Amino acid sequence: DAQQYWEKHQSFKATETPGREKYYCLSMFPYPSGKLHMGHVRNYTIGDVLTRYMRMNGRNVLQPMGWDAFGLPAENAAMANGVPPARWTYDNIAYMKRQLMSLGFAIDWDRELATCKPEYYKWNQWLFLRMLEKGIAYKKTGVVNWDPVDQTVLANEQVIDGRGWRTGALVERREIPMYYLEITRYAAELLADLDQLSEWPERVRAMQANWIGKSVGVRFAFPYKLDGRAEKLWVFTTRADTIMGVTFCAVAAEHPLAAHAAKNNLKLAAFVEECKRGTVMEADLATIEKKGMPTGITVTHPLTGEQIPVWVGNYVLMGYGEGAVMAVPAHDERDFHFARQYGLAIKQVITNGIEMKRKSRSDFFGSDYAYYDFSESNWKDWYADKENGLCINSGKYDGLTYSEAVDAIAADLKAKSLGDKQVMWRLRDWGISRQRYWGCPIPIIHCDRCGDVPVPDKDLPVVLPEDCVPDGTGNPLNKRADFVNCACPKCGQPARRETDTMDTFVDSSWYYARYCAPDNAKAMVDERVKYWMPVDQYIGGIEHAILHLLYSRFWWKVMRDTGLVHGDEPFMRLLTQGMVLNEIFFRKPASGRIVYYNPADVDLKFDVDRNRIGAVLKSDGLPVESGGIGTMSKSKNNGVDPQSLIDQYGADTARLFMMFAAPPEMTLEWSDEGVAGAHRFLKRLWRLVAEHVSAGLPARTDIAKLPEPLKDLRRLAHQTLAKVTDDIGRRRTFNTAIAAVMELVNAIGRIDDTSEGAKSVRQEALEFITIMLSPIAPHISHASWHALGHREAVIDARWPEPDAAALKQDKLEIVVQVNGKLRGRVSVPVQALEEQVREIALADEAVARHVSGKAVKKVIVVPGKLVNIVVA
RNA sequence: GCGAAUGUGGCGAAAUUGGUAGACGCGCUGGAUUUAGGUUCCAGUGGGGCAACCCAUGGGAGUUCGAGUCUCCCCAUUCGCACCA
Repeated sequence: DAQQYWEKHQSFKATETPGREKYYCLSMFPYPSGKLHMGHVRNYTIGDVLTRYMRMNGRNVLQPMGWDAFGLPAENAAMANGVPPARWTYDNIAYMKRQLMSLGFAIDWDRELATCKPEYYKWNQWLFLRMLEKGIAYKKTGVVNWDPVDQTVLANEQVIDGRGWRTGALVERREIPMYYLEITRYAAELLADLDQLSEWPERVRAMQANWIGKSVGVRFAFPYKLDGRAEKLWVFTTRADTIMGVTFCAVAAEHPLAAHAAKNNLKLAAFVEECKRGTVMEADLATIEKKGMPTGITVTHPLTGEQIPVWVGNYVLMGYGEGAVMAVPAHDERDFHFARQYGLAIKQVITNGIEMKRKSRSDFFGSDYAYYDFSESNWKDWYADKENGLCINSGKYDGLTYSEAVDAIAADLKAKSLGDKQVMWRLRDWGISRQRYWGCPIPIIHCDRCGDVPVPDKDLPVVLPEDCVPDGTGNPLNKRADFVNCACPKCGQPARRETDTMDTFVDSSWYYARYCAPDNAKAMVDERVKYWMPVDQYIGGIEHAILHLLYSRFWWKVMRDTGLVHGDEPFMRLLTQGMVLNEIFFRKPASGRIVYYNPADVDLKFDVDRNRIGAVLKSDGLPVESGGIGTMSKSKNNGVDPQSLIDQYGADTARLFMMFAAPPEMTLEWSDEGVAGAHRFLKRLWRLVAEHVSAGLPARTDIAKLPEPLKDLRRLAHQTLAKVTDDIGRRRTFNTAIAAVMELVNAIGRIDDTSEGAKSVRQEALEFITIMLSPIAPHISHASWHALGHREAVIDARWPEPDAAALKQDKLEIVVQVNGKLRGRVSVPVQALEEQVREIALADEAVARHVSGKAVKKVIVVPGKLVNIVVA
């Protein structure tokens, strides 16, 4: 069969062939979670369609596959089953590899890699050491979620409603030393090079640009005295024009000023502690109720000399900028609410009040907000339109526009050595230390005498022992004396090995390059990357639009600057597939944790009008609650196993249905209604081929002498070929390509003609169909191509080009509108002039009825499409 | 809260550059064949009138000869928010 043929002929083995145009098609590698889910099937089918299409178009293709094999779920499974994460991971890989193979993907399995293997992660460690040398990798403290009961660091995912998932204890924020990669060093380049990525979706580029978040503003200080010492409270603002309206400052709970003030203030100390509770998640911090407490400390306004009170605010983040902000309640919504809540002064310094043209939001904020307008569009206009607001109540700055005021104020601050203009990035350095076992060890040795010593290259890799079983109370590596105890590479004295491992995003930041040289034991990559990289087409879920893709771009640039690779960007073209979603069902017992039920185990209840009235569990008939629609995930137990689909209908149907269900970029709410339709279509096609072949292969026929219906069918075949080529090759809309092929199949079925001419036209159409379908449903196409009399395999056939002569038409149908409403259709010769089309349109009976008795004001003729007659 | 997207029949969707709204498929209804059917084939299928026509692309305004498509406001859903991957 087809898979045996590909295996025997090594059809998908990729070899570097200088001079032959390559096509590197990469799908994001899977995490070996256990079994494939629908998102995988979608992702890898898209990649496979493009790979096979490009191969048939003469490109030297590479489609590799590997495993993003380190990560948290393996540790969770270990805790649940007492099995080492390594065993669980390797078992999953074996199972999922079989599943992938059963789907018949055109993968070069000789290049398979797994990130948990020392021969792979050795190079994580190696490049980390190069980054240390360059100062890109460095150590500083970072904030983590701390479970006080289990005495362990929690991932954000393990924090549920501010509590540890296993212990239920309130999570605390804790500062610990970590290694960081200085991605901000590349911020400007990462932003600028987005311009090179014209083949990336606009939305991804927008998200990345916003994430990097360049803003030009002013960094300045409020001087103050603390225990007689002169200190400065630094802040950053993009709205320096409002500095004269500052009425208070707010600092994070972790800010030194807060800590100092709390020393002699029990209430404040308690508040600071309260602020430190809860998670480090930004989404949560952004939605919490804004709370604050005065520190009792005042600072001096750098320009007015006024005394400004300093508050501790639970909404100010230490990891952000300076960990302190200036507050201008009159011109910032959040500051406004805070000031209202705590009775702080509000001082208007910009004229963007009642004189603004846009509607006021006073009704929303209350009457005393009438002078302030903070609608989104207004805010944007404010930056764009100098006319929109001028400084007032601002002393010497009165009357200045935004940019004039910023310039003048920055200059004055600079003259006082209290500040200056500064470019600020929203992007933060990448903390890669994880206090977890199942990851790549960070190659550092801690020596009491020599400090933190990098592991010498010759001692790489630092191998992770594979037999630990985590128990949820911290990193088991700490208990492994054989791992921890070592000799200092510098002084030879006993020392301790670092037990933190790397963020798994490190592993996935360069695997695409390793596929080019997977067998090289001596180097991270070699000259083969020059042939294959950059990736021509990268395919993966939209959920990776920011982090993974940004980290990969950064890592690639570091590799470039280390002399390992060439080129600025790793991924030329990006296709972000939409998520596959499914409904979430659960029960929440009065006591205890939520239990999620798989949609396959739930029956939906409808009333007579087909309205949903509820859902019950199949096993007990009792109701379950709906948690809405969400990404298929293990934690929500709403995944659908594609294996049953494959078992029931076969790989081709699963692939075809997946591609037919929706365009690849669109979110897909899963439903397997309609799978049978895809299967039916393939069966019908197969029957059509069998019937055609059993009548014998056609003799040569003279195309010119074909009767009209056969000419039409032939034209449709070539039109379909042109459309499908465009849909797959350019638009990547596989659903419309399949629909077009279905139409052609239907058209063949309608021709009831046994002549040699009909056979000949049918033969050509069936050959087109087989080729057009072969990237999507390769198994049936493989068989069908042979049945149609070809000795070569369809995978080795060339993608045909439509015959321009066959596409020619002599008449066109034109739509006639009267006042923009459809009133008739007329047939016109292709070469008809505008004037003739107009005459024919007006002559149409239905059109005449609507035009008669009225004055024709205007006639719009869109060539080849429509005529619109405008009457009074 | 911030950033990005999406919203069209009973359902998945199509309409590619502002030009026929609903291609293709599912489901449903009726019929034929089979008469065991998770088979095959034919016809119908947005709503209202059942004819001429009218209404309809999340809601509301606007631009245009013409808007699903462009502009503004609003609503809902999904993704991301730095330790899930």
